[in-house]
Amino acid sequence: MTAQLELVETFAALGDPVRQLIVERLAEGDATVNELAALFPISLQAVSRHIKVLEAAGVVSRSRVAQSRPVHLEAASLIRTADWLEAHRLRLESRYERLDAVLEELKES
Amino acid sequence: MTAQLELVETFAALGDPVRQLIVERLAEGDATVNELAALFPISLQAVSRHIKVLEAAGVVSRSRVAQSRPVHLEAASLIRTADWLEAHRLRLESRYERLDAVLEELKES
DNA sequence: AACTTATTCAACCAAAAGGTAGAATAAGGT
DNA sequence: ACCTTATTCTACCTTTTGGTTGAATAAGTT
Repeated sequence: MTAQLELVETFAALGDPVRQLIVERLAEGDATVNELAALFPISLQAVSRHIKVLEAAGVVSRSRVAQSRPVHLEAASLIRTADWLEAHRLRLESRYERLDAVLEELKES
Repeated sequence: MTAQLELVETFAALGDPVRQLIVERLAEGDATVNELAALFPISLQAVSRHIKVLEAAGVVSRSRVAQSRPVHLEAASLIRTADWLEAHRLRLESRYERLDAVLEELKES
């Protein structure tokens, strides 16, 4: 999967209220599917699928501990995503600084 | 619209390949619907709707210049979104620092 | 081996998303 | 007034998404 595609997938993964709350919970620490499902008024299976979406996007990873499959939030994906936003914000703002400079010059002349 | 909802909407808005490319283009400067539509192999109407989604999420804003409705990327929404990611990354990592500290203590004893 | 716990798979359904094309609206130019 | 340009609205269609339930799998306990 290319970096660009993964980024789109990451945004899409975070663009669902249930998944966004799952991520917020996981920022506090790893959790099992059961624990996460307890937070929502939907079935365990539905939550399991949400986690699958997050995993496919690289937002979370999973391991095995006895019967459980603890879900772990991946900092790297958060960083990559924030970096993309930051890069575009900077490009946008530097453009405006240039524009401001031009306007300033015009004012002076 | 609450901040939380807007954030979900923003992620969802960026979670589409066409819209993500629109944002990348807009980081270079404002553009009209026509100009943006020229970048994609889909109809003008489809692009117009993508822009509407971005606008509803607060990612872009629009003005009027003659018949055109130039689309402008909103830095504030990029910042809010990046901030959310950053905050959760930090919470996640500070947790691991604490864990590392605990492991370090155990090693010493 | 049988039972319990944790999670996933599969089939199904309704709603939402993303595309199309044609008609309508808005603003400028002749 | 009329014509052109830019954009949006509407109706429609297909695919994807998010939910459900019941059955299956995986691992641990008795």
